[in-house]
Amino acid sequence: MAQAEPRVTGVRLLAAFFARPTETVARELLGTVLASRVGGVLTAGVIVETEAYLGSDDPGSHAATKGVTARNRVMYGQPGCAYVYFTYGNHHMLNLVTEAEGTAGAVLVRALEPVAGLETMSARRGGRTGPELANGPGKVAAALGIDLAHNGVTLGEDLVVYDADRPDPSRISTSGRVGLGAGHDLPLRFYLTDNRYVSRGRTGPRPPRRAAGGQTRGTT
DNA sequence: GTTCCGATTTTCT
DNA sequence: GAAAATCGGAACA
Repeated sequence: MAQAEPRVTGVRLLAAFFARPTETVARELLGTVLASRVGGVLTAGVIVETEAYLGSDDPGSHAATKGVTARNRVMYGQPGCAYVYFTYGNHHMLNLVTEAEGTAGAVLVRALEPVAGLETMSARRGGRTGPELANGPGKVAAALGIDLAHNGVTLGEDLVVYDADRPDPSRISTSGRVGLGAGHDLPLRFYLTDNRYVSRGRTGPRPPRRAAGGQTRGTT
């Protein structure tokens, strides 16, 4: 394993990189280094897992049904911006906006292999270490200190993606996406095949919950 | 080892 | 009022 230390420097990937088809960007982001500088502390990791979210053709996308709303507006905006949103009451998701301005598209960063600022990441993750620092989309945002304040920011300052040696294409796997109510069959998830920092998106297939029972939850 | 369930906030109808 | 691109803890085998 002659793995050189990944450097948190180098060519910054900006709008020109992101202004391309979302699936292409999602695939090519694997192996690059995502760095944040929140609170003056550098934290960074190699992107090992992504998912592509398209526009109107994609039932799993926030841009699928409605067109532009206050929430998904950023997805239609400038490529190379961050699209951050909050879900399930606890978790932020970090996406990178793709496609030309006016076209919806974004890549969800699902997992990182931490390479810098591990102590800070661990503190933000409640003392956890190793793969548990960032092997899931909610964890990535937490480890990097990302929150809604970063929604719409342009990459290149507090948040930067550095180019790196691209992994061999044979080490990239594709699968259906994880956790969606719809559109999970589309092969829009990309990950490094043998990387232990990839989230498996739960341990097994998650069949839809009881189709109907009659006993809805007893909230008041 | 696996599987199930609740938490808790934002956004949208 | 309901759903959501999730996580972590508890229960069971």
